[in-house]
Amino acid sequence: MSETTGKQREMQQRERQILALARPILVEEGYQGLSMDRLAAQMKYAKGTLYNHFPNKEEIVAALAIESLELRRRMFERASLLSPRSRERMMAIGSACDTYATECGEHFAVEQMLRNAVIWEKSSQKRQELIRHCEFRTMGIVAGVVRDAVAVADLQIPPGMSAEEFVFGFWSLTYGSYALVASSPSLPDIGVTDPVRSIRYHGWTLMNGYHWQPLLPFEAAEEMMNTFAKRIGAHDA
Amino acid sequence: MSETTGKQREMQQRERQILALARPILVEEGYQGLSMDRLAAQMKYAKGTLYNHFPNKEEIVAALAIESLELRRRMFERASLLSPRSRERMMAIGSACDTYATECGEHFAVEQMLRNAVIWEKSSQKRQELIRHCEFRTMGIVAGVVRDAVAVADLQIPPGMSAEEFVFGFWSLTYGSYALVASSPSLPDIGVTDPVRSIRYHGWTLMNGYHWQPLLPFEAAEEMMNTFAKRIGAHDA
DNA sequence: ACTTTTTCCTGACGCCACGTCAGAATAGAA
DNA sequence: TTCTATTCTGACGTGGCGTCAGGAAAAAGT
Repeated sequence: MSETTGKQREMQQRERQILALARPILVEEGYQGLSMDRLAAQMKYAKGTLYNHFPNKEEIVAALAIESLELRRRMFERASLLSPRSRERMMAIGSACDTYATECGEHFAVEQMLRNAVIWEKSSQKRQELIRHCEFRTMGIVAGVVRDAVAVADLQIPPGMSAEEFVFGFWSLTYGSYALVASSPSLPDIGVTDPVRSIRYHGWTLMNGYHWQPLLPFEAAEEMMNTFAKRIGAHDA
Repeated sequence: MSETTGKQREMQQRERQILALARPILVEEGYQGLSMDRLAAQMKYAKGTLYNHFPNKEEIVAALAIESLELRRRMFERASLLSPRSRERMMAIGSACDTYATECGEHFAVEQMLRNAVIWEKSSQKRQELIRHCEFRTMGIVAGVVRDAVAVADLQIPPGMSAEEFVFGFWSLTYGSYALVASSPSLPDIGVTDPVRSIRYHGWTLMNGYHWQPLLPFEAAEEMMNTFAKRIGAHDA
């Protein structure tokens, strides 16, 4: 068949196995909880073999983060196609964020780890490049929706502000919310009991602030986002 | 004079010294860069003495985070008193966020570390309590501004939403922005060149979305925030 | 002033994790 | 079957965390 004989395939398969084993450990016990010795023991290989695939622990995290970022990008892409109206497309992307952070918490968590400067700096140039490219493409999807909205006059963005800077606002809002939810165990004590609904309401209000057409009542928007969420799902490799 | 004789004072002073030495290391070289041996060497004490003050490394981070959270709370408090109009008070708090994240980056960074679950869980019950309390008070300041705004009819918040959930939106927006700025080295590549101005614009727009009175043009708002920022400064213990 | 007790300081030690590397084992070519 | 190239292995070096028995210093007692 293929000339990627024995060893080659075995290598690829093992790489997948390493990542598949590492992710749950990383999510459940954090960066410090993932030990190379333990990981090697859990597969049936020696530690040195692990280091044939990844030059250090950080690279494993980076590889996992790339998988996660790719998943998110695909979810954004699908979401952005769920409606012809620009505001609804943006809402669908919002739903994708909900779903990603809520149902793919293990991906969101790994993504977060790479925001640690030490881990980022120790990962290889090549993977850093891949990550930047993926983020760039993801931003491109959302900025595309914004530009389309401007083109059909559903939306005006202030002079001097790029579509990307416009997106940055929504990005900050959703990212900030889910980062706080994930890391602030005392949110309910503080008085925030239903953060997801809050986030949706604030996102909806921000759109209103920009007069993104067509305006529609929040209840209708919420219903619509639930529908989007169902159609997005989270199910794929 | 006091009955807090020799040892007592020496203890307190040493505790301050530990924290003062640890902060720059922590900020510049991250959590992993801070080593107890090194810290002990840098003071003229043995490692064991360090462990008389803090039972583990995490507690040092927690102690530093408390200092930082307290600084932020004081900045919020001062900011909230800079104007009689509710919308301007909220903007002043926004300015405080700017200043805190920009000029007190070392505090923001330490605060971030405590959002790591592993570090949080290893820190003592007592310090966790202190941190929760401080966050609670900080939220109280902002929620108070919101409630005052509602009381004088500058603002209506949607039925069923608490003042705290309302604040959560602005909190997410600003926190998300500065977290992204601090951790996404590729923001300029992606197309976000002046994040601070972006954040201000989005915050201003979100307020508009809620019809927070009195409406005023963005240029005026921006000028006002610059003035607030100067009056807030960052200078104190 | 001198002993006793308590409190505090010290640094060597045990343990564990990362990443390396010389040598063993294995696959493939001749 | 023999030889070469590649891959695998796990003991080792390094370094960091947290402990603890023993020594030093302060406080209390006489």
